Amino acid sequence: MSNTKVLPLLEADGRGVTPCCPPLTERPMTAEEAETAARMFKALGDPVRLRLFSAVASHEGGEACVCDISDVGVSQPTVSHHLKKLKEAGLLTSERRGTWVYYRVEPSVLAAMGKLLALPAAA
Amino acid sequence: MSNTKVLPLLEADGRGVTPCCPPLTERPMTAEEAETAARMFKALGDPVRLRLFSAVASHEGGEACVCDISDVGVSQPTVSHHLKKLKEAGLLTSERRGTWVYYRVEPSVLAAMGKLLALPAAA
DNA sequence: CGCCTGGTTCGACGTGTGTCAACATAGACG
DNA sequence: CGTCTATGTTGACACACGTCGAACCAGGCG
Repeated sequence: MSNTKVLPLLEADGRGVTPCCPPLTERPMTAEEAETAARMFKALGDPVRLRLFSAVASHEGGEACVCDISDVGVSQPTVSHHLKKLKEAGLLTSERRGTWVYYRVEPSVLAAMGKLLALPAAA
Repeated sequence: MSNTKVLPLLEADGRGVTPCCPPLTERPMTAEEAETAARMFKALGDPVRLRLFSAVASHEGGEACVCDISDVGVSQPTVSHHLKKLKEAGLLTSERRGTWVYYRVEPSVLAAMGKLLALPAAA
């Protein structure tokens, strides 16, 4: 099944990240840019998703089994639901290895979001 | 009235920003940290709010009159509603000067969110 | 093959959220 | 003081979203 369709939030080609939009402070975002960027923010706008994302991102090797991170206070189907949302937002990728499913962060997305919030002076 | 209660997202004391939480990649966030940080992300998780925020942030002097930024495709009450949300999230502050109301970004919040997304290697 | 464990999908339900029209408030200006 | 412009507030409504239990797929193992 591949990856449920990952949004074209940004072009991640290894190291050189091409962000979807300029920094928020550079100029007013267009409607299209805002639509794109808001998807990422919205994906992280839920406490459970944020914990799941952080758990994956901070896990050794940048990846984690669902069984390792599903202790966030909600039922297991809900965990799966949120992981799917994060995957659809392009923040995570999943891979099945035998019995377990591993989730991995997309580092380029983190970098792009960081640039979005970069201060002009602190750049 | 004053500022509708600004959330204690972080302690902004001029230059030294004390972020609410460690970088997402450092360790799994606690439920409390996630709750706090998710509020900020959620506030930016709407395209209209993101455009409004970007319009204010990119405006000269870091502040903008409502009349300057209310051209985002929704009705005026909706604009006011979103600006209120951004204010409640601690991302904007408002000030009435005569006839017009000016909104201003809270730069420390931007910095804190940037740190939240900072990559450990790219730090 | 049958079953058990790990994970996802489905269906349903309650709450939250974005939106607008209508009304209310704050200054400016005559 | 009355009125006009600029914003904010209220009430209502439709839709999206988070959550769960139950049913369903995928591998491993006896």
